[in-house]
Amino acid sequence: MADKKKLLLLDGSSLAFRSFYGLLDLNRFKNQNGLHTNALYAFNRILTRLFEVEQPTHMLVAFDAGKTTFRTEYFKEYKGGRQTMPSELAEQWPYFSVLIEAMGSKTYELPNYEADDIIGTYARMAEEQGFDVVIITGDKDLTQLATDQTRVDITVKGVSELKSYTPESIREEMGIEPLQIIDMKGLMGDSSDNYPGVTKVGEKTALKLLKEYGSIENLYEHVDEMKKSKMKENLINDKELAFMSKKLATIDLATPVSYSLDELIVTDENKEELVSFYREMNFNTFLRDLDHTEEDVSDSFEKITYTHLDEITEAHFTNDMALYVEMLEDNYHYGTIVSVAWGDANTIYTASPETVKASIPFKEWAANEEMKKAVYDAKRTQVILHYAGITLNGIHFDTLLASYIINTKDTGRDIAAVAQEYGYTEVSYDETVYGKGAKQAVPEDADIVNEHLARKIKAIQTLRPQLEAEFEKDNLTELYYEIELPLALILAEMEMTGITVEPARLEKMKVEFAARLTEMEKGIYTEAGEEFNVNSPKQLSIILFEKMGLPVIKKTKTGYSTAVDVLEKLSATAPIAQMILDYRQLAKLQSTYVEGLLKYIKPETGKIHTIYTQTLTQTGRLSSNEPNLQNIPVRMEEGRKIRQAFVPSHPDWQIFASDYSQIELRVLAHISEDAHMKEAFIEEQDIHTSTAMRVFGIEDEAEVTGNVRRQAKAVNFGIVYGISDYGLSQNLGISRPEAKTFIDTYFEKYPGIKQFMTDIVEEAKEKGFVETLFHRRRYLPDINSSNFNLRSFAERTAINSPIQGTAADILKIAMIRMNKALKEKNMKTRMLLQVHDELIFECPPEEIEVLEKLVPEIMENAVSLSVPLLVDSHYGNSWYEAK
DNA sequence: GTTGTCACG
DNA sequence: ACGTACGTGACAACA
Repeated sequence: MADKKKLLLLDGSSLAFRSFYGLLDLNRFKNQNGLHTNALYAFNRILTRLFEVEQPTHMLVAFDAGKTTFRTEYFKEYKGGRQTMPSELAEQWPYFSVLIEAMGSKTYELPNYEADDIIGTYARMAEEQGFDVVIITGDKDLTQLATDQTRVDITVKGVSELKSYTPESIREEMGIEPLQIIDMKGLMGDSSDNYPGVTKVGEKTALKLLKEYGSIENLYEHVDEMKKSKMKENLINDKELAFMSKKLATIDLATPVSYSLDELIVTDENKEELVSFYREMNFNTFLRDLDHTEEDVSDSFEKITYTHLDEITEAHFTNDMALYVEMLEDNYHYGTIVSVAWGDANTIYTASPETVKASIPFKEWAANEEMKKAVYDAKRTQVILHYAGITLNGIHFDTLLASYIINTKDTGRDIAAVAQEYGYTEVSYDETVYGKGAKQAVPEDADIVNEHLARKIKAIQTLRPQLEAEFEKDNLTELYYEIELPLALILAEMEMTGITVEPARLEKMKVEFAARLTEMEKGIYTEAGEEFNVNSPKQLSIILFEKMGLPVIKKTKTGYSTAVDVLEKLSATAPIAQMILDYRQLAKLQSTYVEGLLKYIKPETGKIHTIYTQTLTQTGRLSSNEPNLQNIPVRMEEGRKIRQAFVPSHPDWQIFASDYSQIELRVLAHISEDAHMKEAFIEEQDIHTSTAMRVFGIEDEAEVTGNVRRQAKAVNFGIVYGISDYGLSQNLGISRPEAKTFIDTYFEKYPGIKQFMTDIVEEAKEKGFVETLFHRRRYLPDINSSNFNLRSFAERTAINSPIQGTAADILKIAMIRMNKALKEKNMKTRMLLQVHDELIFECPPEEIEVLEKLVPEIMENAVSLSVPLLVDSHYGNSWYEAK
């Protein structure tokens, strides 16, 4: 039997817009003639993926023809008030059809009709002939077309992620049939299409009404029977609007289209046209992907020359070379070197790890501070070489770190991705050379590896001037050379030093926890009346909500939620809920911390070596992994005991820890210049108590109870996160209006904070990014999005990132100064860990006295703000005791 | 590979 | 009315 026919219908206009905003990097995506290409680039990616995933037999991309349509005839404001298309998108518009047709599909537009109507018409036509139909769009209105044969996929974020709508999923999510979407729209209106609906009726109310009455028509037949209410009045007053809005939302299924279905058959891609299109747009990766299907990878590269050395001499080194050490494993504390490459603009050398390790000239060059080196990932390179017995000094440029500083989205391990972004395409992806997953392997032919590395050397050299130019342009030079690059080397030292963890202590806990977990399981089984896997949220929810019939409090995407807040609510009536909470807590400790950490202790040294990722977070913080030492339990006593296993590496030594008190709020006080918040810090008041007094109008400090202070604390946290009344109400377990009152009063009492929030969002909307005190940037492409969720998220991020980021900058500076001071004073103390606002050291007892003054002094004076910074220090025989 | 949950600042 | 706190990583289960 032949495969079933499948028609793929794309809303070209909607996807083009989303492509444009989803990849809003106008500087980078330009062709040789200065034409912007970002939307075309993203659109190409969707098309390629859709062909691959959907494998349609028939396809059409529909576009809106123009502003006037049959809808504007009876409501002239329809889609009014829309911003005009940005010129950067308009200039790309003519090329969409070129691309689509080269790929083997047709495009279509029809005067007076929207893309929706074309799509609806063809969908119905195809269904009648037994096709499967898939519709791709960014417009939720099209879900009205979903049937058993037709699936509607809506873009969620940008264009890369799609959410599928079928009649069942619509029923499940909204409790109505696809066709009732039209009635829903009629009642609630649509602000982006600019039609009104009924006053004060939104999605929730509309759904409620539809569940009761089924349709707008039926609703108005029974409107007189409704109880007297404001809503009833609104319904009656806006009756005409409701019917008109419904008409506007209804997709025309009998549009006079001209192609027959047979004419929509997908044809083979027109390779010649595609090649010339990609050339014109400077889409080198896509060009390469086209080649891949026929030719060998390296054939599309320019030739590169390099020399493989079996014996290395001093003549093979000069000042200012690039260096790359290849290792496939992510965790470089345990990996094996594959090969090494270095060179300058004229000459590139490669050598085997054995040759390099045995070479005195190489070691001397590597250790020589005067011989400058450029690398990709300085920290990684330095640690790898350290394990090979080679000290690496004189690193003056790190391509990876540089690209991350310029754009925090560049976090990758693969140099090819970064290189490509800056227009250098003469280097393969690691995946291409080594494969991935289980199939990953070093090619037998050593020349393949060495040529690959030679190209990486070339990439490092080619990229550097471009990256430096970006630094100058964006005022990032100081952040890079004074903070990030020196920090990379300090983090390398910390990782290599590691922290001693006593396995015996953890083993003991493991046995005890295992026994207790078995006991707890038994209790839970008894309560449930059967055995099941408590660790499975799915099995658990069946027991709780289906078998035991407990009330459902919250749902997840896939079923019932069994998260902490839910179980806490249930625990009032069902003892099993509390038992599960206790079980979960202990199971977490056992799997992640006891067993998890044991796996990472190096038997030879008894130490754990984490890896700090310096190029990952969007705010400038570090992250820690394999294992994560930034989330070792502390809030609950039971978990906190894990810290007893973290001890100094010498007998009698101490663990010394210093943390900033309220650094984020102090940063906020500084950047917002809010008088009251500044005053609280300058006068060394307890900030949460001070907030409580102002917000709740308490005169006497003694009258601030624990509970009131707790609420004020939650408000302060909320402020830093970009507050919402809903979030605060959830956090405090109070009603939304109550939360709103707190926030309103807060803004009244701290007008500077309110002003800061308005200003920073405004600034983000204008510039497209926000920055920290030290000019670290975070781009916010969604800040002007028409999608409420995306935009709101970006707005909260605009508020939070400069605060969190500046705090991160400050601790980074403190780390650099601290490292310097320890060296200058010839101290034995070692910096071991960084946990966002605290530093952890190990030290001999005789240095405690010095540290107690030195660490706070350096941390408190790392920067000078308009409010003081305050540091608390503690020490003891283990991390647990340093509290 | 994705989802839900939970550990930290 | 919209649906929410900001930033992370690891684990077990399940597709």
